[in-house]
Amino acid sequence: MFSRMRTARRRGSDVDCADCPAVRRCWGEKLPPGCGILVQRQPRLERGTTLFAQGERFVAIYLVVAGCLTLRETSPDGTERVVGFRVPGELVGLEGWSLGVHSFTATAATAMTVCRLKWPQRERAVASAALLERLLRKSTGQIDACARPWTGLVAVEQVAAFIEDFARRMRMSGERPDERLVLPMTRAEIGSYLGLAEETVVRALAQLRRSGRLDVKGRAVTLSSHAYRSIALAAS
Amino acid sequence: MFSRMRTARRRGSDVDCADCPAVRRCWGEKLPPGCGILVQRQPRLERGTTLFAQGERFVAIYLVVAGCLTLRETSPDGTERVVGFRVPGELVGLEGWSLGVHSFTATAATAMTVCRLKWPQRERAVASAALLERLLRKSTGQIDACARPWTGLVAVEQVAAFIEDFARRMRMSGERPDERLVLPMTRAEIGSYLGLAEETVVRALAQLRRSGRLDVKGRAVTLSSHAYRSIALAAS
DNA sequence: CGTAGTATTGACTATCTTCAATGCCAGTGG
DNA sequence: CCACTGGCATTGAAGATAGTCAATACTACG
Repeated sequence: MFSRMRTARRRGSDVDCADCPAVRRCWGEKLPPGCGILVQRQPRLERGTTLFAQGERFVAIYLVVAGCLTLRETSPDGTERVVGFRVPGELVGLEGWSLGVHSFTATAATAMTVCRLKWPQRERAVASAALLERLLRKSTGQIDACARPWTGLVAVEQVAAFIEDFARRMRMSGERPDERLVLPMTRAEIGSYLGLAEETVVRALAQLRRSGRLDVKGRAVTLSSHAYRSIALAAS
Repeated sequence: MFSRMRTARRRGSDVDCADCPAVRRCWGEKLPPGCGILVQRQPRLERGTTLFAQGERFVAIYLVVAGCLTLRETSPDGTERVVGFRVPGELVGLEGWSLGVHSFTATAATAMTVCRLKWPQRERAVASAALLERLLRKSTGQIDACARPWTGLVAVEQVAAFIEDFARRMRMSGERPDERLVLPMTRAEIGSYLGLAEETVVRALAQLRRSGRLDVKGRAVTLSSHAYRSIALAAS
């Protein structure tokens, strides 16, 4: 068992998810041994390095193991915007599969680790079906996040909803919810993601702090117990 | 062959997608006979009737064949907002699969038809893998649409981007792009979807018409050739 | 022809963006 | 140690943009 864990952590090494101690975070449950979900643990990515760039040919789907990814898209007119963040347990790169190329750039927001999924052989239809079913489940779960529950709200509520959503996702990935959360992104990146100016995000956070809904100190935020309860409710 | 088509069109009847004349719109390609993608063509839904409601237990995934669906979500505080539209060839209901219940209500925006997907038996792993792979492909394609290319733009540009995106999707589903497009939704619904006031949508459309980017007459819009070219480009 | 739902327009107000200045902090090199 | 630098965060003021409210027009349908 110990040797397996060591193997699982060697750089760029092949891992059977069923043998990985983090299997619950990634797949939400223990996997039956030999069900054929194989990944390649990738070398650690330092902050600022890119996993793949917009326009690059699609190679594989990745699963975030630790840290946080920022997804950025440059539109034809040259403006860049943040289209998402990925935290541990979330998939990234799937959109490139149907298109053949990646439609955005994925950069490490913090030092991080990902696993690269190995596509099952065609002949192994059972393993293939098992993996596909799980991928479909996960990707539709992420669509939900993409539905952006804050559309149409005023800026303060958008920022509050963003923070609460991000906290919920970090919590699902194993963070303690009652502890303070260190945001991996800048105010400007939050603004770009929400379609707000950096200053608006700053003012919204200040207002949330004044009204007691959050405690904010730089990148560290602590949700008030009220906000925490509503997140716990949503997650249940 | 003719009898097959008749069968395919009988109400609530079982259909093998491989035998359906509309297979290219739904699956993007001809399917090998007997690949096991089976659906049940549902009775026609009249405008305003609901396919499924928020909170209902998940039963099946549907594929839109004709017409348009509006997806609406009521938040805990009671406010309702439009979270999406589905046009022919698009999937709906997948999000309910992982959650067990539907997170939004799907209502017919126009008279419409859907097919209900039949889940392959576990034993038929090959058929299962084939279907799952196609579902994953389609659903990730729809995530792309969900990335909402208009976030952060001013209202006029948001409305323009929405119309162009909707036109592109209708075109993919077989509409002629150079013809005028009849929007199935009200200004208020567009506003709810984009997070804008109804009046802002009206003024944006008026401005787009004045600047010659669109021709708008009530629900009927015609894209100018410039806008049409950029859509053709994006689709290629 | 009346009605209900939808669309449009104007006037006023609230909210957000932009611009500009300043503060804070960690890292770097003298 | 300390000045300097660059990136990020914060604040104020002015102007642009979108929301709200209210009145009116249009259209399909019985």
